[in-house]
Amino acid sequence: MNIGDVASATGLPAKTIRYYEDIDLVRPARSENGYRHFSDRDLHKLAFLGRARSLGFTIEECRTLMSLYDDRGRASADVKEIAEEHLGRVERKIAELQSLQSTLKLLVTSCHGNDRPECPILDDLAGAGIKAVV
Amino acid sequence: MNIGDVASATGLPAKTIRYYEDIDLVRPARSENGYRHFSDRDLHKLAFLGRARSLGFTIEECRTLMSLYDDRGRASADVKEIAEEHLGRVERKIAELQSLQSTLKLLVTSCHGNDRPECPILDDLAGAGIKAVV
DNA sequence: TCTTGACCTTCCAGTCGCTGGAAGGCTTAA
DNA sequence: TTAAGCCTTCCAGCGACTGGAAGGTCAAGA
Repeated sequence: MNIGDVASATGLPAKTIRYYEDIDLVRPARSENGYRHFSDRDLHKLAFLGRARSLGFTIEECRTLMSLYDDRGRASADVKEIAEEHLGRVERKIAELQSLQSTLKLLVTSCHGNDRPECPILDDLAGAGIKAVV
Repeated sequence: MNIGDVASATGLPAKTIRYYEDIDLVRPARSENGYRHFSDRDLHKLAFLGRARSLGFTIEECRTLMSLYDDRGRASADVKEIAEEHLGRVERKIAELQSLQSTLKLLVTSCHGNDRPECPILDDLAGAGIKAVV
């Protein structure tokens, strides 16, 4: 398969696939004309990567997950640890965004949003702290 | 005030303040020795920026918000629109992360996390779709 | 046979918002 | 005088791509 076929089979952009080769996540063979030639195994790896990335794992985590996948002697605990760490990251990010959300909601609802200049949003931004230099 | 004073007054790293000058968000004067000299107005602007950034507004939104702040003839509707757009972004991101969170939770709880190789997390990643090339 | 268009290649630059580090100048106090 | 602690500029890197330019290859149709 050429890169275009792999792209449509996996849903990954060709650019991304080339990038993954660049950073050694896949190592497709080359045809005589210089085109990349992807085996079923390559295809499978790319699909794995696509799924892992879509779940938000970093590239380095994907690399580790793939090597665990290839390792018959792996301990599932190692996989689980990576996933738990990632889950923790996601949850912390959600909490952070929810706090932002509530602040923004307050600001948005407090602003009349008309053609007058008075604006509690700007007041909030402008009123923020400047620590005295002691 | 020199950059170090402004940094400790606003909580922004000196590097960040220089960067903000680079992209024309502030225009501090220069002392004879070449050091940046910040007025109270500069300080105020930087505090405004710091607060806006901490609420997650992009740099370009901050730029717009600052120019609205400076504009006596502004309509609060313009400010509100920016904030609402940002709030929408935050809410979409939260939804996205929550969906990730629930998938990850399922995967994590389904994995025994012991020293055996069987792992539903890897199974999920590996089982993901490869579209047939028709 | 020629041409067209759809592939493919590499390489470089840009995204966003900083951040780190090197190399060097200035200021202040001991 | 010297040392510490400021300040300056400039360049490179982060993560994970993405866009675009310039050019090679291939298959189908006129």
